[in-house]
Amino acid sequence: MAHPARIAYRAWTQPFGRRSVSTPYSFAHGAYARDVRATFDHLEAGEESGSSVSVAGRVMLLRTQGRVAFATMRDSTGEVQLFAQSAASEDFEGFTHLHLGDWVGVTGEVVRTRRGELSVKVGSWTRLAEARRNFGDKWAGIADYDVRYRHREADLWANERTRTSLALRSAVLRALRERCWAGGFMEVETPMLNPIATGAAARPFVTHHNALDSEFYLRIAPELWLKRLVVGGFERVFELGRVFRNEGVSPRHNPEFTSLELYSAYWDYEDMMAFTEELVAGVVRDVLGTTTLTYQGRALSMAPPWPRRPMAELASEAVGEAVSVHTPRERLAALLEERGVVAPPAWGPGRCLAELFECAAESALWEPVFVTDHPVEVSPLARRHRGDAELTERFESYVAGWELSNGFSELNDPVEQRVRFEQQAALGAAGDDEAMSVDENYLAALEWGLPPTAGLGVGVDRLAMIVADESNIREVIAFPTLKPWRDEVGGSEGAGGA
RNA sequence: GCGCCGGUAGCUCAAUUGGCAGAGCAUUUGACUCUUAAUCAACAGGUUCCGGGUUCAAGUCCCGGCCGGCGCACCA
Repeated sequence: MAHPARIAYRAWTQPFGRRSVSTPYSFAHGAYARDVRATFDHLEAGEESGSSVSVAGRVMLLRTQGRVAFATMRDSTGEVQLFAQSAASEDFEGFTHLHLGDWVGVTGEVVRTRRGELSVKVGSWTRLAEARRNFGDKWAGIADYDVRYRHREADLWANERTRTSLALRSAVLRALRERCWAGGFMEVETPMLNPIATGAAARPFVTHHNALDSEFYLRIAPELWLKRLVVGGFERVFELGRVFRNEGVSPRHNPEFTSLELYSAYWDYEDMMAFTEELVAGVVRDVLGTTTLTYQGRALSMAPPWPRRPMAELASEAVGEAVSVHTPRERLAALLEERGVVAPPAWGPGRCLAELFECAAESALWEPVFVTDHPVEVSPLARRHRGDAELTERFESYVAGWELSNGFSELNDPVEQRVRFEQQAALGAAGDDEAMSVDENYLAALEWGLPPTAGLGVGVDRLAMIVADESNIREVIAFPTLKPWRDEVGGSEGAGGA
């Protein structure tokens, strides 16, 4: 496409006829379109209410017909028609020269036209801002993904679907917070700038602080900080915020994404699973009014309880023979190889089992399910399973074929945590750039005593995708990460851009 | 990072085998006193993403680059 900043460049350079350029500093806004519609819904066609309102919004459509004109105005609540007449409206001529996309403030009587459309009859009006770029085709909107994602402000006006999806995301955030608060969790904030990247298996972004002359990593998870707050006595905490992972971009992955992490002292993973299914299903119900929905054309019920299925059990069903973390590594590796995956020597049976689950069983999961009891090898922060020392008390919820949440009984033994960290560090030394390093400050915290605690992480963007029935994560992120055009990059000379 | 597909007027999209680059909407102008994507008429609007190449002739074919969508890989 052409450079996205050039949208409507031609229109911008065209003369603007007899339009004034001065606009007011404020407007005495009195009513929203939705309220006007609700309050005056009773008016009959041709009836005048005798009541005056002041509305403001954007001109979406304009129909002039001789000495009358009709505009469709939209504000944040909906649309209402503006009805101007040469005999009764101030500066009628100017009104007919409004552009689609201009912001206007209008004061006038609420009437219903002879043809039955509820309208504000324009008495006085002001152009609050002019649109010097157009908002795309008034029927087709803006279709170009590049423009839609880079100029979401235009996309929001042009495309109803965008407004709906981003508003649903906002409703999800609100419902999550309210349910966390209702559950007795306090919202906290922990550092995004971290001296080491830890709490998850992921590659970090690196940055530099000038005054401290230190390297920092953008956080890949707030997990360890939050557990330190539990050590400190905040028994139930949550953080809803951005994390950053320097990895591939896909329809389900944005480099920065929003996670909800929460921790409750005295809970184990069974307690947390119960909380999770109620939280997620409750949010869906809060936002959509039901837990029975359609995702990408397929029925999806979010209603709890969700089945609990051990990972080994699901893997066994998928491969057609009994496998577990105790199955000889050679056998697991052979099963992986049948599926086109070559297990590196560093993978023990636990990692092999997890990979086998992922390539054989994961994508077939549709309705919500808790996959439980992950191998210790792939769960360095989770507490050992009380029934099998090679497993952990961990769960991941899967919905629509991908992971939505992850949680576990937290490992709170500082001695064992050090061993786990050291195993991770060894993997890192062997070339695994997603392995964790030893976090001495976190180990010190555990030495002060972390009570039995369960933790949870939820992929909020993915939850929003399900609620909004979107298949691409970018549709629920206002400004998704995109590759910058060359002339947007700071410090470059901008040659060769567009 | 790899593969496939795409980028044409401000927007949405056409353009046959390589043969004069078009339409609708928007903008500008005119007509019209109840429209609903109003309608009718007229004018104007182009670096066909960028840079090379082949050809009498390139939006179209070839090479390189930029950006995006989808798939794979990685991951949540």
